[in-house]
Amino acid sequence: MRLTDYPIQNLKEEPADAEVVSHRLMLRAGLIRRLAGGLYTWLPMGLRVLRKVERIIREEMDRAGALEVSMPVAQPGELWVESGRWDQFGPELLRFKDRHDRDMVLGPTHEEVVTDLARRELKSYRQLPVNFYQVQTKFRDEIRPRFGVMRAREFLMKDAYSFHADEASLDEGYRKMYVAYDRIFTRLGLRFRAVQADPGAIGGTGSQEFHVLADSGEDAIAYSDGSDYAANVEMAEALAPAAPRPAPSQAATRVHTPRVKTIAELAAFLSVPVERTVKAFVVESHDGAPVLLLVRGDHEVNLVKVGKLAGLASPARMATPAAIRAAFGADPGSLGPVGFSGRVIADRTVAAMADFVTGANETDWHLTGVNFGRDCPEPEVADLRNVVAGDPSPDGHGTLGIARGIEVGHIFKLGSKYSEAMGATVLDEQGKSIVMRMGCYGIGVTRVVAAAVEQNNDERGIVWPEPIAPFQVVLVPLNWAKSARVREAAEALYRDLATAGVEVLLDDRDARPGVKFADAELFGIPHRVVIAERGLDAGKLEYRHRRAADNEELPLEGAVDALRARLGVPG
RNA sequence: CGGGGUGUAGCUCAGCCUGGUAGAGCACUACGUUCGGGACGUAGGAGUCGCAGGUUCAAAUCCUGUCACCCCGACCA
Repeated sequence: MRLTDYPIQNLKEEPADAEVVSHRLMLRAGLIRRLAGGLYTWLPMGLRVLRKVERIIREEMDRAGALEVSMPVAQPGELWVESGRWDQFGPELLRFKDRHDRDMVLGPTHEEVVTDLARRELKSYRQLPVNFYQVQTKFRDEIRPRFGVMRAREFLMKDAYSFHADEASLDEGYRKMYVAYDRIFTRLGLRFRAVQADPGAIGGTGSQEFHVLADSGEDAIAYSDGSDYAANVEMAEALAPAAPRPAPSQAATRVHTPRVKTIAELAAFLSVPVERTVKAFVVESHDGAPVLLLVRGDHEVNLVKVGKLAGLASPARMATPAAIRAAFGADPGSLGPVGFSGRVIADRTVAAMADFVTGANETDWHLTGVNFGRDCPEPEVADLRNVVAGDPSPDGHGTLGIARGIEVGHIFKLGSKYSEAMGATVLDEQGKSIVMRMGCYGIGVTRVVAAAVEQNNDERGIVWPEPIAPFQVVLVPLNWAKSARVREAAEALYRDLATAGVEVLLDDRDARPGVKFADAELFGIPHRVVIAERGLDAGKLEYRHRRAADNEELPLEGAVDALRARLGVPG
């Protein structure tokens, strides 16, 4: 492509309302434009990237034996009533009525449609297993679409659904998808990690997320340095400390702590390490009664874990300040287990603490030297907290580190949730009707593009991984307008590279060198060739990889072959 | 949904408090100079000041309503 044929302007100035680097760079480089909140147009340069991602995904899905289909975006509401999700799904599900006043939805996902397809088409165990996939537009009416195409309302998703006669076949289908995903993200040139995940509301028996590693990622991932254990922090188990609880050595003492708000302030005020403090949270049980949760001052409560505890509201609900005052007679900030008669659950770490500091259940007062079994009853013990770096790995091998990631893929064993509700059955060898097992497997295709930028950029712009760069090579002729020699050399190289099947972008604008260099770097094209009179005199071109700091000389003679040899070589 | 903020040229913003001819930089058009890291000069095109009411001789500016967008929202328990 010639840049003079490309009408899209890139932006020198930062768009005012773009928060994250990928959004800013995608706008600046002219990959996307916003239509309305969470709705984006993909411009030619951006679409080239998107199509490359799609192609790699399709190739690997096909290789794994999945069958591509295309299901409608608009779906009848009655299918959602049948699966039970008409009521379960919140306002994220965009609903509307057609001209006959029938309920319709814009599909946020396609379990209902594909299960309907399966129950009509699949009648025998001999047709199984099968995996249907599509690359298709999804609509989710997010409360707060953010970060450009990272969390848009309309987005492109690869979704796949497998159907099986039994659990063993589901396991096998799931494993195949794991392998396919591993290949996909490897081929995309991204640094990623597969992690154990919370199956959450979708239910089922197993689930793993694929995260692109980036410091700006919204999710935290715990991984072991001594094994291949990796899990979303929501899921990673915090083991009980190895050392037993020490014997009490201090008497419980009331301390006035006025204007002390944070745990850090409390520790400083009392001159104790934060590891000696215990903070208290109040959640609601099934019947709305307050339940006191205790975690160490420097730890964070994990509400996903809390929501799974027996007897507690699920998902977890924090008690209101009014309810807290009624139950404890103190404001949040001065709560503790001493004198509280309700249910108390301590984190495993807290259960092994002695002589700790905690709230006195009187506003602006704390207690020091508190011990379980002496000052208050022994609490229930559970894993309540997020793991932190340095915790032992739950599989017993190594210690955990924490990384940040962007979730770009998720694979689930669904089991029979949808097939049961919608009556998707086949006949087995005995001619008996059995409910099919299902798996589902998603990749956020548009999000992959944003995540790739988020992971690969520098102060000058995007640094595309080679497999998904919009162009492989950019030609930067200097003094294009005046120098016939430069034009001829650039045109020849452009033609020869294109003939050789290289995706090449020619900057044939009458622009100053600085402008061309800056744009080439903003666009993030991996390989750059400068054509200038200076070098032509010596029969040379200048080559530079986007990740490299310095130029290399490239003989004009045989330049096409020399360049082709470099394509695909990581920088 | 609650709280905060912003809507003025394609983009980034000033002007609003204190009402009186709608501005700057970038981008765009033409011409000239310039040409290896986001040039410069001259001339130009481009905005119903989000929208609707109201106050006023006069509204981008004050008032009311409305829409859109952005940010924050229970780790201080």
